[in-house]
Amino acid sequence: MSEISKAYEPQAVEEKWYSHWLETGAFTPDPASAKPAYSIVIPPPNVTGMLTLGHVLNNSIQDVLARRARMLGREVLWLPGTDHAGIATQTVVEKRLRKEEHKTRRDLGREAFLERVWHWKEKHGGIIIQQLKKLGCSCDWSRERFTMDSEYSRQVQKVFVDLYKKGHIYRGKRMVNWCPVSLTALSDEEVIMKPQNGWLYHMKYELVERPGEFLEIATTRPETLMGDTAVAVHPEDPRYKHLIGQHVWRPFPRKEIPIIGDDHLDMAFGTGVLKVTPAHDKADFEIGARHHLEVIDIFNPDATLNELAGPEFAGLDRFVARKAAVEKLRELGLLVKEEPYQNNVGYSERADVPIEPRLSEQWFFKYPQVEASLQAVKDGTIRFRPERWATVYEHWMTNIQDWCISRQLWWGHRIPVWYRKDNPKCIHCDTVPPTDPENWTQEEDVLDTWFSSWLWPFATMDDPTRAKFYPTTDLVTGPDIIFFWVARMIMAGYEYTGREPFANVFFTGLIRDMQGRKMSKSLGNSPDPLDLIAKYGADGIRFGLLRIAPQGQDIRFDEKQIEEGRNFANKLWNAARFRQMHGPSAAEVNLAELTLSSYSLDILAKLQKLVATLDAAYGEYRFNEVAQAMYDFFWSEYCDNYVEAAKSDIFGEDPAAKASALAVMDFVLATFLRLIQPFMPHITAELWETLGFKAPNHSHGSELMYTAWPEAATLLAGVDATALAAAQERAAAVFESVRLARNLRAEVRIPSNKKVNFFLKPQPTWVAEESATFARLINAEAVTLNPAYEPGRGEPRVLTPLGELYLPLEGLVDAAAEKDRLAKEIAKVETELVTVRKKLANENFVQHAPAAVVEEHRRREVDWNEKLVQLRKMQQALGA
RNA sequence: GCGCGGUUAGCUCAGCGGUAGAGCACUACCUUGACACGGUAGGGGUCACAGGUUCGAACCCUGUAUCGCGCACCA
Repeated sequence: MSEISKAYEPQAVEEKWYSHWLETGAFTPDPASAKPAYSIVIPPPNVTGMLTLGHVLNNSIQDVLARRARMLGREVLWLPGTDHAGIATQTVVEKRLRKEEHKTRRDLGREAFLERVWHWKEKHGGIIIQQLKKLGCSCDWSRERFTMDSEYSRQVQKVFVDLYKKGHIYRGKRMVNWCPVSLTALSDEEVIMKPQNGWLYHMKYELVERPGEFLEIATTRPETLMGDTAVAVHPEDPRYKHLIGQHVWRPFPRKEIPIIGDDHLDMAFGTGVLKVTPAHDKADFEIGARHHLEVIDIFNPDATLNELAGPEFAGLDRFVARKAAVEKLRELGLLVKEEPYQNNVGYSERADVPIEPRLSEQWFFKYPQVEASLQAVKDGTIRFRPERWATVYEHWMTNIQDWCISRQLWWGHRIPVWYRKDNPKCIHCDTVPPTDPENWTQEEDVLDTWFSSWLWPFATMDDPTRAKFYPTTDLVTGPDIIFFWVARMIMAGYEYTGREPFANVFFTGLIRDMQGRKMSKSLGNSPDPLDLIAKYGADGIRFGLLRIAPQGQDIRFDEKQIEEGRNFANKLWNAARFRQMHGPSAAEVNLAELTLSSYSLDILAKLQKLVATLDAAYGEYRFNEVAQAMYDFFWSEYCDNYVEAAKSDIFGEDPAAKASALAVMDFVLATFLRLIQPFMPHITAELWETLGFKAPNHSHGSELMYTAWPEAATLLAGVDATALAAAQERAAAVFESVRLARNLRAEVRIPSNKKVNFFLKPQPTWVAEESATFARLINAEAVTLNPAYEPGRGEPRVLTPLGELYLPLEGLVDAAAEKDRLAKEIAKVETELVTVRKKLANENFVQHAPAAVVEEHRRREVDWNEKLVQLRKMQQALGA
């Protein structure tokens, strides 16, 4: 047994145990095991990613679930991995290429560029995995997957081909969300609406049929007017309906365009006249389709204007062009006014620039299994926690739109489609290329990254693994990817396995900064978890974060909370250290063989209650409640109360009593280490080993992680139940008396370290048995029991559950002050008594309230009353 | 506009039908033979507001205010 250091130093302990677990394959399950399965797949972080606090919270929860499941006797698979993050990764590598070699990806060509990306991935892509290991995650790293692994890619292709053949995937020219920076289409989910402070420009177009008359139009995007192919009004609008069928002059490039009637319009908005630009607005495109309007695309892919906008605009960026167009309108005398205006603009999630609605040829996907997936969540086959997210899911699923799955990128799963060179309408869609490749061209586009990760729960598993571990048990993720990922996985699960992919989905909250803002790289308000781990230890950050993470509620992050986690680890460490100072621990304790003190029985009862509380909280995925219950038990009940009380036995004369107290400490510590192991795996493993505890029924060794989860029902087998109840009452009386006595000391200003004499008129029959412990806890020189004690005049006194307690103070008596103190105490009791009597006097209360509640109030009344009578006697004795 | 969530001690948050809680911060005392990443005692809250249901409401219902987040083709 080694000497334990005074303060816990996590660094070495955490490294030691994690590498030990890796070496012994502690996290690798056996698919052939007879034990029931528990499985969880990691939400794959981006391969480019760095660990954030969100990941820490999310993965700590998964680790808690996995580690506890092992203790509950399950064969546990926690399957880790990363996704290839198409846009993000390609962008990173392109940037480097530009910076270091002044080249673009096109300079290299597709093959060479992809080689670079792979090279980059091999070199830098594993960072987040290493970070998860620092956190202590018990993932089965032997099964680590990447969405671009060849086997995984094969499955993605297979699924594409299958869905294409089933008619769920089609190609079409449609309006999509175009990111002018990443130069690719995006899905609707990747567009974020943001309020913009802009301008509403009022301009006027001259009527062709009525020269000198104008139609006033309001627009936020004057730079697109060169692509206008009509002007629309509401067919019922009395101001304009007579003009339908006539024309206006588009000012530049100057051209006649028709005035059309369309009931899509809101007459009340702006001037009630809409410029229609089918190529650059989704709604306009639909109007255009209804009226067979010409579509003029005046933008280049990077959102600069092209020749169709006219030579003076060609090459300008869209926002520069906006100013130029306004200027030109002004010069032509066509600008009526500009007014400040706030509207919502769609931004590209990744590049954070406004997207352009753009007409292009893309691959679309009509979701399968929508009904089954809706039903699964509705009937509880899949349970969302907190349940309210089911509403959000249902809403999205019932308004589901086809998914644009093609991306104009190189990094990703290339769409397994080939076009015949002599007839591009002729398509070959298969997992294998055509046999005569010289006659075909492969589709250039790749698939949306989410089109691969939606297969994650089963595509990551080989057949034996899937047979044992699919469907998975729990999924832990953020509600922000409920559409991106969760909903799509459910549909994929039903389509390809006929089963739901998981039984439970636990949605964590988002971690925000102290101002309530979302953590982001650009704000720089996201602390690096690795710094926090270095400072507070992985166990500290895990515990600290879980303790403040209520069900699905957003969390305001404060480093103080992590500090608390570290402090708790230190408390645990020192409690073990205290035990170790008094000799070796028992590997296993048989409670039935011990004579137990009241305090021992009391702490054991509380330990049993703790296990029950934890089981209930785990049952509802209330991790913060689990953490809080463990914290309160250990710090307040065990350290503050039990250990301090047990010191009278440990430092006492009776060797049997001392041995019993130490054995109870061993029992409580061993049980508690098991309970908190899922939250703080490293420090607990270390202490378990240092103290020399053994794992009952272990199959892998005596390590803590292989022990069984304690059972509340059988925990105290062999301990007399009536003795437990009596002891708890006794302990509660002593602890309450201790508090009152200490308060008395403080009020009469006796320093904490000064020993003084107390006199007690004992009340319960058993007081003598506990007086030594009582004396130690209140730092008394002695507590003299004397039923006939006659206090001196004005002597400080307090009524405790153990009896009247007196504190004779030579030469320091202040009768007036003492009278005041007692009067205050009496007033307090009187208030309580009035409250409880008022309730009991209420007929309705006595009649309607449950009997137990009424009983409780009656008891309260008796207690307060007894107290009051006694306090009054003490007051009289004070010499009123 | 619709939907969801929050509003409890100075701060961060629990509690969700029967005597208002924790941590931090604050005040006082204490380096007492596990721990100053500590101990002891204490101060501090008309539980956003207004109605209602109930014997009883921080908790349930209905509104209001306010903050946040989703969803929504108003140029």
